[in-house]
Amino acid sequence: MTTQRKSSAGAARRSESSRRAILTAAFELVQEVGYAKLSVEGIAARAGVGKQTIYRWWPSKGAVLFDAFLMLSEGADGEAALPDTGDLEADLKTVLRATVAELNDPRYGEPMRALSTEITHDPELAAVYAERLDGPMKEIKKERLRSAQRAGQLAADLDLDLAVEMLWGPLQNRWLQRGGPLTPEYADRLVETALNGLRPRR
Amino acid sequence: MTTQRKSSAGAARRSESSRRAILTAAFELVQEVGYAKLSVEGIAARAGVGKQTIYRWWPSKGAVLFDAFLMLSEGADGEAALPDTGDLEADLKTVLRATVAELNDPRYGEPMRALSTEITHDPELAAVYAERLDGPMKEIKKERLRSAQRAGQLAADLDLDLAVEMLWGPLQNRWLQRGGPLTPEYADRLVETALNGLRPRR
Amino acid sequence: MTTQRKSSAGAARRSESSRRAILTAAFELVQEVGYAKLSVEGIAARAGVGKQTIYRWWPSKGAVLFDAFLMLSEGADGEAALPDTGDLEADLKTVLRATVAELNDPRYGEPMRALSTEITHDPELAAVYAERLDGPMKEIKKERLRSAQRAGQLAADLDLDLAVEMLWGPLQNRWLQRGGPLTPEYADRLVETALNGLRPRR
Amino acid sequence: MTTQRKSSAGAARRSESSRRAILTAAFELVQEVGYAKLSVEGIAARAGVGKQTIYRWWPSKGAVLFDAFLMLSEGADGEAALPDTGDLEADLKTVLRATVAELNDPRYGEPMRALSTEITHDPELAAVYAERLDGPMKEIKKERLRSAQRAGQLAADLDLDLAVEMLWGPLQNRWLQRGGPLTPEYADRLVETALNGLRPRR
DNA sequence: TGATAACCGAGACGGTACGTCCCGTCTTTTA
DNA sequence: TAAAAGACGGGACGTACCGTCTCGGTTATCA
Repeated sequence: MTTQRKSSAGAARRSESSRRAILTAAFELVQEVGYAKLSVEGIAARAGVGKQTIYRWWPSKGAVLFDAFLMLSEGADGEAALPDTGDLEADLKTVLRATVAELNDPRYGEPMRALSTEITHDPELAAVYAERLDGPMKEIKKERLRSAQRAGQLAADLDLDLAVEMLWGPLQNRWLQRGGPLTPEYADRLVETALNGLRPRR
Repeated sequence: MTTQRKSSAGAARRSESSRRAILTAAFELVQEVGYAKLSVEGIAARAGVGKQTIYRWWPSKGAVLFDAFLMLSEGADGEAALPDTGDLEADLKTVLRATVAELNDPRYGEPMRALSTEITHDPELAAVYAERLDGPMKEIKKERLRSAQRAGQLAADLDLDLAVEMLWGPLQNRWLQRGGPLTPEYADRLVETALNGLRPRR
Repeated sequence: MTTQRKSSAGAARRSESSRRAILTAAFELVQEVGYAKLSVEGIAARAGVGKQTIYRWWPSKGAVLFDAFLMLSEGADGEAALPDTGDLEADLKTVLRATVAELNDPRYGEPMRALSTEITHDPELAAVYAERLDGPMKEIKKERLRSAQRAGQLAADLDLDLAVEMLWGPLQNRWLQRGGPLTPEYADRLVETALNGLRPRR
Repeated sequence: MTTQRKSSAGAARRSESSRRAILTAAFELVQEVGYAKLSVEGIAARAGVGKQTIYRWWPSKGAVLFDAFLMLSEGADGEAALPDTGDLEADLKTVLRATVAELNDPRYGEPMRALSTEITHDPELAAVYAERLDGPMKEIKKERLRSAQRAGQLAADLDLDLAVEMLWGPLQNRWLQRGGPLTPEYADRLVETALNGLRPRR
């Protein structure tokens, strides 16, 4: 998203302080006023920045929001990995419970819903999202599953992408559609049922 | 959503023709111009109606869109049921393939994304959606699963709500987040994996 | 303005109480909210009357306002006459001072400005006004001047219409254009100057 | 009315071309559709301008109209003076006949009525009018009378403000109230009667 | 060590849409 | 059949933002 500036002759460079101010303002504003009332005008005012400075570097308010997430996630990642105690079921429950907590946290919930909406309606943004944010995250999840697969705890021919979607998809979906309460217990049952399948065992 | 009019004295009654024109216009417009450019002004113009007639009866454009879906679904339901040949896996694949086809159909895709977005950002609308649209649909799905459960094809202690979410959630999610292609094959694999679980079978 | 109803058989007759309520409401409202914000909707609401009842009997809100004035003036006239003590100058000063007081009275000022505006922009209303309200008033004024003319206090060939306009016109104009303070002293000087003329006497 | 822009740092400046387009459009529109149907929306459309550009610089459509008059008058004035042949009566008749012609001219009549109405209902506008348009005009008239006064053709103690109002007030009033035909002969008789007074001469 | 060119804040601009008010017409129900 | 109630198609209101476009003012190389 963020264009890389050439360091060619005679060029004044992009202001890093303005960039951070804009991303911070966007993230805070979407929490406060909600996605529908988020405006470029408002972001600029809050950041103490001219509107043109936003339009110069981002194509849409969705892109700004996206970069705001990217800034946050870059602060936190760095070779992160899911817990691997050897007990797949327990580990997955731990992680899904954490996801539930995060989605229920109002500080992250509203911005994430906003980003989600932008992705739904902007294929280009969706592609960047898949590459920069969702992709790395999914890889981390798949890595844990791969480890379990090697240990014979998962079917040898299991499609790991599908597996990840079966574990996190219902969660994400219930959250977006407000289809019911998101509780730790729900996370637990989801893990159990996904691992064992819907059919009777034996 | 639609308020029931009392037939008290001296009351001019709601115009049914305007109501239908508005809902039809909203549904058509969201297909043509997309969710972001859908406007109350546009709906009113297309329907040949004053803006006030919309604001008089609906609190938001999301509510209009919702009622448009309701109108369609009411035309189509009437004790609908999922196929029940006795072969659960085959029946589920049939149904999920149909869902995939519907989501990929541009005539329904865009309006559904729009509705989905409105639900994400409007808890009130979400509640009505759960009650009037999603609820009845889910009941139909659960009915088919219940039949299988009675036949011993599903675990006796299976939570049918969770089962439905595990079957349709990943689909819905991949569609909303554009997380990958929605194909009939994907539907098939989803059904198989959900039924058998992620673990190795024996 | 007010249509005369036939008292023919089988016809529900015009409601006198509604008529009075409308006129009263119009007069009060124009005082309270001013001419610009006076609306048929508001008059109907205040009078507890359907809008149609207004449109049935009056062609415009100006006509309503006009009838409101008519109602007031009809309560007050009945062969009124200007004072005639034999001292023309003193009598005119008395009358013009009264006019000044009336124009400065906020209870009558705003409605009169409103009526004035309607007349300015509606020739039809202007004609009715000339016939029903201004005409009779002017006749009364001219009657006093005629008496003075007979007594040799006014030029024998004086055009009395013009004379009335020279006495009241500057007053009215200063009031409408807010061209200066409307004081009793101003009225006095106006009378003196009009009677004696601008030229040096002798 | 027109705000003087400070030339401080970082200020985008007012567009002179938009300003002229707006004033021209307002003046033309009020002629064509009349005062009652003059709308900010219409002015903006005719001028090819956003509505906000009007609301940014003028508080009301009356203020726009006023500035339109100001623009015209500023094009035409520049030390204008009334004719002074030494014959006061003749000069005044010439000028009042010109006033009559102007008021009867539909190109100026309708806009002037509109401005007049706005002034009647907006004290603030009235003050600006008195200072910027009516004041200078009145001064020119008073100058001619002052000259006559020095020549002994007007009473030495005559209040020139009052004199101007006595000459032009009845004209203005008859025009606004449509109290009768505005003819050159009327202007003549008004001048004669005002100069000589209503009383018998000697 | 300027010059010079891009970036920056500010905010005016032509527009679109908002949600509200009121217009004048109409339909329904009651008295 | 007049009157209350009020919904209707429509036009305009004044406001919020859109994305574009000047304006000075301020850096930060390069010639």
